Amino acid sequence: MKIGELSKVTGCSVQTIRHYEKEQLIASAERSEGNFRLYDEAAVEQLLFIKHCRSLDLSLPEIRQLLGLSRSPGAQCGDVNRMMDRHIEQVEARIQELTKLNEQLRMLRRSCSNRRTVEQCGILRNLSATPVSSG
Amino acid sequence: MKIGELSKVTGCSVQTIRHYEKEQLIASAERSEGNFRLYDEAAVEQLLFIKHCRSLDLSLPEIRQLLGLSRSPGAQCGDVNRMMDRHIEQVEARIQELTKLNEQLRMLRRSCSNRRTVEQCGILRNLSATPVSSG
DNA sequence: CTTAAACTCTATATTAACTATAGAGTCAAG
DNA sequence: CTTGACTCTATAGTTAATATAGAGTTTAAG
Repeated sequence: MKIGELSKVTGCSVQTIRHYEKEQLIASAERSEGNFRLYDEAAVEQLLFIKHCRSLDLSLPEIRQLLGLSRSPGAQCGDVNRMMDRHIEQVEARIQELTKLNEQLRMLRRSCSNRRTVEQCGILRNLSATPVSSG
Repeated sequence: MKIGELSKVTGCSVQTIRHYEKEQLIASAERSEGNFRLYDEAAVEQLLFIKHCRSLDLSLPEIRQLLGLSRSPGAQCGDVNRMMDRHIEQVEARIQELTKLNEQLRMLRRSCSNRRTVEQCGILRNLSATPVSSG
């Protein structure tokens, strides 16, 4: 199948597939006489794997590593676990950050009601002051 | 004061200050005879304002808009409020996304304990399967 | 056979908000 | 007058795509 069909089947855009090839997440495809990329079912599988990983916000280098591990079948999967743990930590740290941020934003938002002029706007006034402390 | 001192006082890097100038968040600085940027206290204030906004994840265009509003003192601050509301919505949406993601990652992580070979790794197996549904 | 549409190719630019670098110029102290 | 610290501009890199230009290929219809 050519790249357009692979794109349709997997839901990855054509450019994205070429991008993954350049980034060595998928092997360089065979080419037709006219230099078109040709793919088989295995390519579909691998692209879906990548897509699934991306939906979990794994980075391309992380995915590259996972693909490498999955190709060395004798290896212990401790590496896979460590990567997942690290990734989970990052996600949770980001959630914490955003939660705190959200509180600050809501506090700031409460400092102004609509019917004022900008001169009296509590939001702008607060933004000019020292950043909100966490205490 | 020159850019290095402004950097120290505000905690913004020198490059970031120049970047903000190029992006028109701060006015083009006066120049010394030797073409060095020169700043006063007002620049410190403005940079701290910007820094505070950035710590709340406001984008540079959003900040530019806020700065514009704060310079037209007669205006109503409904615009400021609308921007804040929109921004809060975005942050909350992102928190939701990440929370869901986190659940999926933890579920995936539980599917493998350390002492297996990659062939039996539940994580890799699950990543190869259809993406986790939300139901 | 020819033409047009649809597809593909490579290479490059764009996105956000910086960060880092190269290569040159300025300035103060010793 | 030289050294070192600082500054200048311009450019490239970061992430993971997305968009574009300009060219070539394939397929279907006339």
